[in-house]
Amino acid sequence: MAAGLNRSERKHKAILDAATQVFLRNGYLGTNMDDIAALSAVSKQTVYKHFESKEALFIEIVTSMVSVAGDTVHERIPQFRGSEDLAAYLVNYGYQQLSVVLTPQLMQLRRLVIGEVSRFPELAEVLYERGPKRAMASLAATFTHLAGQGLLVVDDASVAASHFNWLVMAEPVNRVMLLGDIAIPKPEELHRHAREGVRVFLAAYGKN
Amino acid sequence: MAAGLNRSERKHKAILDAATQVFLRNGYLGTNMDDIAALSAVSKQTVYKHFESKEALFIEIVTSMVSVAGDTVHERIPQFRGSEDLAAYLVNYGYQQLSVVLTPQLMQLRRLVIGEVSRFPELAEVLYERGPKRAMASLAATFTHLAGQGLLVVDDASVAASHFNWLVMAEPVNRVMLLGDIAIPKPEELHRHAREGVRVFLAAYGKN
DNA sequence: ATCAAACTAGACTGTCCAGTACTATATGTC
DNA sequence: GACATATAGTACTGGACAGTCTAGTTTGAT
Repeated sequence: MAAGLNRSERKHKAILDAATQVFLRNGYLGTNMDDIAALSAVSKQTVYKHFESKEALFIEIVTSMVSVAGDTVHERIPQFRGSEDLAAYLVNYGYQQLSVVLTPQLMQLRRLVIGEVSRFPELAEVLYERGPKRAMASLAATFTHLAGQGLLVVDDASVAASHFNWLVMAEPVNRVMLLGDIAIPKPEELHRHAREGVRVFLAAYGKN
Repeated sequence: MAAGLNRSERKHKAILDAATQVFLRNGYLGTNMDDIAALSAVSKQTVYKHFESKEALFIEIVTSMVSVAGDTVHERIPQFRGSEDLAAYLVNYGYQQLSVVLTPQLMQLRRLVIGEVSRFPELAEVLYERGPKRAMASLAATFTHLAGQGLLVVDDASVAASHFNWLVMAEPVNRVMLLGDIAIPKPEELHRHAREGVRVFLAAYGKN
């Protein structure tokens, strides 16, 4: 039996995978449970055996995706080596975050959650906490550390973190949110964009 | 007859107003035409006399709101007076934009359009064009002008415009998008936020 | 006053869909 | 091999909803 999963576990996973696809493609109201059953090659009964309701399934999927994405972003945070050029380090930092977030899946997840703010405010809150808020908290910690080493001049580390985060993320994220996946920039463009953001950031927060 | 409108025109407007409310509250799929008819105190037949379909009504409403909002933002652009302090001028610029965009209606409109990117990509495109893109074009023109007077040091005016725009707009807009209207900052907070953004902007683009 | 166009009220069609019921088959554990 | 549980397949219930139809009323221009 593949990957040590028994039948029930395989079905469970198949349903989650199918539902993820369908919800992302069609939205919450635009999705119907028959499609999910069909795509997961499972009977509708089985779907309801594994998940209490459409709503419960939706919440579970979105919560899980948001957490996984937040962890991925967090894992990509590069470690600063004293020998390294600070600007290059920050450019790389920004680039890593951009390249995780600017994927069709995560952009669509963000659209989905934003479109359902009224119906599922908890989900939007979770996305905010595990997304931008968490990213900015890490940044603030990094900046505090760098300021301690005299490499940055930072008054309020959270404000500096917000400035860095949005200088780098805001433009591409907001453009892609509205214009769709074709607007996802190529890696070179992302690098250039990160460099420009870092230049501005360092003009305000760099030493001297 | 009030405001020079005959019956037909009054009904037309009543339907638009009601539909705006209902679509903003419930989303596209979550809205039904009976609710719109009831709220506009009009028979369902009349709704279909004035608008071809739910889809057509939706498109008309969103397009119109987006245009009006874009014009409002544009009208709020302050004129720079040579005598004035540049920082104060830019803070005011940013604050004006923030205070137009950060309203429950416009935030909900943005959520609605983003949630419907797959179904109505044209609407999202229109929002992008008449929203951030137009705002940034105005900013770029302003910066080119200011650079011509030696008040700013700007290499690429569009890049500078993007930096200014997102330094000021990104943090509150993205937070409110996810956390809802209760997260709309008070005017003093918006001012403070604009000041901080302008400080960073001028560190990078101010002269000397 | 006349008349066409706009409107009301409510029934109706056709379709979609969340969730359930039922019967038969497959799986895995003892 | 026996037995509980999971699953398939498919039909069904009940409600929602876009859009139409019909018959009678109101409005406003001539």
